Amino acid sequence: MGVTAEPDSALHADAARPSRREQILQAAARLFAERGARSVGVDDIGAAVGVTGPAIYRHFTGKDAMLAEMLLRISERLQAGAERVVLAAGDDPRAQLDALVAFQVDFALDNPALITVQDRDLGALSEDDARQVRRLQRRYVEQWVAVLTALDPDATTAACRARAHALFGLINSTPHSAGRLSRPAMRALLVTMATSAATG
Amino acid sequence: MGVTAEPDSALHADAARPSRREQILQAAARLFAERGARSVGVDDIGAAVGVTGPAIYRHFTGKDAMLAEMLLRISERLQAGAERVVLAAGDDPRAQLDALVAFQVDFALDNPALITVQDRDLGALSEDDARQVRRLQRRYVEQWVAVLTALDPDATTAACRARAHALFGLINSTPHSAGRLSRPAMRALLVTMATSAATG
DNA sequence: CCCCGACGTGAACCGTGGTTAACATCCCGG
DNA sequence: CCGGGATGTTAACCACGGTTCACGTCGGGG
Repeated sequence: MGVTAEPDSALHADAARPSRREQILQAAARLFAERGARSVGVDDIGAAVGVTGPAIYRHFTGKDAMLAEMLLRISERLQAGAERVVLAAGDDPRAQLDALVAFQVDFALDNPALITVQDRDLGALSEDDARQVRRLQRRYVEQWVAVLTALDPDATTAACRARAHALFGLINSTPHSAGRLSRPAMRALLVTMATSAATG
Repeated sequence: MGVTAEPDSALHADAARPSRREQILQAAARLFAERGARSVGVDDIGAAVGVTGPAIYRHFTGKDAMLAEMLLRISERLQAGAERVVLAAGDDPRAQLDALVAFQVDFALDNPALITVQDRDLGALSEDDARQVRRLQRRYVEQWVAVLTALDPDATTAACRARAHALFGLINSTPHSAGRLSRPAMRALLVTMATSAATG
């Protein structure tokens, strides 16, 4: 399936007044996060934006196409963002780590729904789409691994990869402890814990 | 709809030769973890233990009853285990934390499938069963919160709860970084990182 | 020996939900 | 004013999968 090209509408994606297409994607993300993609009906998604179920098919080829586009966008944003902040951090591995941590924490706090969907519903994708998402995710992980390796040259690549996943788990715990803490407090807490965990 | 009483079969649960009922639960746990509860059919579960789909109904009242029993058992094991290890650790909060960390790490390494199912498929339970599971989970979390509060009396309860969830996320990342590291190495890595994250 | 309960099987039933079809509405460019 | 594309709606279609049914087998106790 893959994401349909759609050259023009994809560009002004998050404009001031989001297009109906974007409204749908956003509503779907929220619903998918709450109940799981397979438990959400197209009628539910439609109702969330004020239309009936079949209206969705004016904007997407099908339900799985929505999920695919959603996951591909997330993976792409994460991958590109990580590349950007690492470059901006200069040559110091410690500064690079701080940049990655801050980036991931902000992303998780800004998009708890996307975080939840990404690691729960990847299995609902077609093998083709899943492969593409995994490729992007792998590139994202490898950026963390590179930084962690620079910080601790004695550690094996496998160990650094496991550390990276552990840090993701820590930071992505946000959706589970929802709302109890103010955002700045939560941000500070996660940054501190992740940094401590990473630097031992 | 709650776990059926079943006084005799429940007792010799994990005997040397697991009963057909236990085989089914174990196979279901593995499949649920791989694909998500809603994506695995009763036929799949049956096939995994060498019978046809409807045979399941000789042992369970339905598919959701399996999931409910699975999640209730996990929550119960975690809650009871935490209570046990904290008591065994004596009065020192630091020793209590170490005990909780070791306990959770061992559980996650021993039962990656259960860990995955627990935090992904809770939403698939009936409201009644979900409430019961959440009650047990809350009691488990509160044990961590108590220890974390003892370690850092200035922190608010909300902050300690967020810290506990972050630590769960870190430790439960095991299923994501599957198998690349030997078990002892993975155990040491997770214990070190969790302890660092918890004690800043 | 025979009956009964435990355990399975294949076939059928049926609700749910994704998808398509056929038909309105609205708005804009010619 | 008219035609057509974008966007929706309702009703129908249809596959999938959980569940039930009617029937077999088998082993152990009266």
